[in-house]
Formats: sequence, C-alpha cells, structure tokens
Amino acid sequence: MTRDTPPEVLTSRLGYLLKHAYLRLNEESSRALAPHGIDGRELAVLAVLDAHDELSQLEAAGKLSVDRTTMVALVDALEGKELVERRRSPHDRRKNIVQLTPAGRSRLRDAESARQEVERRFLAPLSSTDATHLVRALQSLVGAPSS
Amino acid sequence: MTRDTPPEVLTSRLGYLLKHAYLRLNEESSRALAPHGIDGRELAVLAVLDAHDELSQLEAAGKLSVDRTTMVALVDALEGKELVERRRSPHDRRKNIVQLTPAGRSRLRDAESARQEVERRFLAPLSSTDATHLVRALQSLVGAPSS
DNA sequence: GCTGATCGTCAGTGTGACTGACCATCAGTC
DNA sequence: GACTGATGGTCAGTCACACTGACGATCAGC
Repeated sequence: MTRDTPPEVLTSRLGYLLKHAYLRLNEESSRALAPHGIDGRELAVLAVLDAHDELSQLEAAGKLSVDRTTMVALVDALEGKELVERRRSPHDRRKNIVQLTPAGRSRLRDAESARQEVERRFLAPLSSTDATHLVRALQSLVGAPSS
Repeated sequence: MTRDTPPEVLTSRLGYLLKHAYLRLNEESSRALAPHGIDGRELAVLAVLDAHDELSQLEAAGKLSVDRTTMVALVDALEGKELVERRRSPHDRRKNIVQLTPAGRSRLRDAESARQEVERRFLAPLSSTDATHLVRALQSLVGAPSS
C-alpha cells in the first residue's frame, strides 16, 4: 500500500473533504457497531422505527431515503436477527407495518450509545463550539430542519 | 417516489449529514461536469497530475487514495479521451509515467472552474466565514494539512 | 545470474443499489 | 358488485464500483 498524504489540490476540495470525513467516520462506526451485530444502516432503520410508530416499509424507506427494494433486504436482515417484526396492516393489507421487538429496542439503546461515543471521539479534534457549528452548517447545507 | 423530509433522528447524526452533503454536492458536480465529458473522479486525477510532475500510476493512485487496479481503468478512460498520456519511465521501465496532454490541461482548466462554481453555489446558504470554518473543521477531521 | 520485491494489468468476485416485472390489494367508477 | 388504475411488497436481473488474486515484466541486492 502506498499510503500517502493527500495533496493540497485535493484537501482544498469540499467534495473530497466530505467524502473522506464520511468514510472515516463510517469505518469507525462499523468497528464500534460490529460487536452489537448490526451496521450503521441497520441502526438508522431501528432509530427511525423507534421514533415513529406504525411505519410501513415504504414510509420507513421514504424517511431513510432508500429505495423500497433496498428496504426489503434491510428488513429481512433485521427480522432475521429478531430485532424487528413485520405484520400486515389491518387497515391496508398491502402494507407491512414494521415494528421494533423488545430485543430490537434494547439493541438500539446499546448500539446508539456506541455510535454516539464514536461521534464524540471523531469530533474530538474540534472545540465543542466548532463541533456545534459544523453540525449546524451541515444541516443547513442538506436542507435539514435545524431543530 | 416517496420523497420525505428526513426525521430529526437522522439529521442529528453526523454520519447522515456528511453522507448526504457529499451526495448532494456530488450530484451537482456530476451535472456541471457532464458537458465537459468527465466526472468528478477523473477531474481529481487531472488535478493531481497537474499539480505533480512525472507521477507514476501508483504514485498518483497513492495521492488519490485509490487502488492501483482502479487506477488502471481511470487512466484508460482519460487516455481514451486523449486527456492524459502514458509513457514508460526511462529510469524504471516498470512504471507508467502519466502526464496531461495539452488538451487535458485545458479541459482541466474549464472543468475546474465549473467545479468551483458548483462549490460556491453549494455553500451559498452559509456566510463566507461559516463556509471557511466548515472547510477548516473538515480538514482537521480528515487530518489534512490545513494549509 | 538468482531471488525477492515492485508495477501495471486483467479476470473474477463481492457489494450496494437500481430497474422492471409480478402479485396482491386498494380506491374510484360505473 | 365487476372493472380499472394505482399502490405496496417482492424478486430477478443488471449496473457501477472497487477489491482480491494471479500473471508477466522489470528492478535491486547479493
């Protein structure tokens, strides 16, 4: 491996910085989540399901910005680990309501705190006000409701 | 498409923010670069080759943090567009020195200014000091030499 | 001149997400 | 109440991307 300091012509590019910041954070998250038996995407699914009741697969997919075909595999995996359950909506039998199981809820708690710890460590090079500003700036760039 | 406002449980996550900021910027860059006949990765290659003289494929791959097998296809594509040239290093005939052609240099100029324009537009929601702080913060997170 | 390492190349593999088609179900219309 | 178009979940096929492993050519050290 020819590990190399990236040249200034790259580190001055916003695209490069965002991508590599994401990749690094993602890698550390994966490592931290592995003992919990899930990955970052699955954790995000659990978090969304926990935050909203009675979501169908398609609704959850919408919130997560993933394709509904991708959602199938995601729910399959989580259902296989008995962290979520599918059940037919009584009001619209086309829909699969996806819900956390008790095991899913507790797994979410544990994994979520591991994720937060990773995020804290990742932001450690910044002062706490700089870290806050970074998050706010990113939120306004992605058009997120800045709470 | 079930386009949905992402829930707060996601937009408070650094990973989500970095990923989606990157994806959005990337999409706009692709659109802006398409008329120039290259994509963001190819532009990065051109920029690195322009910034350093006499790079071998492996050295360029190192600076770009891409695998050397990936570099083959990248150089193949750029060579096909006659934007770069391979030539055997006279000092080490295992190495392919990759160099910009005159066409590559002028394409780089044009595409690079298009990329900068996209970046400016993307950062428009932020004040100029906030934008600067964002870049600095990201640079220190990815461990880049903060110029 | 041997031997082990390095560089570029290619075939094969794996992953992730998409497209298109399908079936079941729903809502609206007649 | 049957027909029609739209919707939700599923699956097979595909595409993009990057990696692994192997190979030939070349180099450096002995």
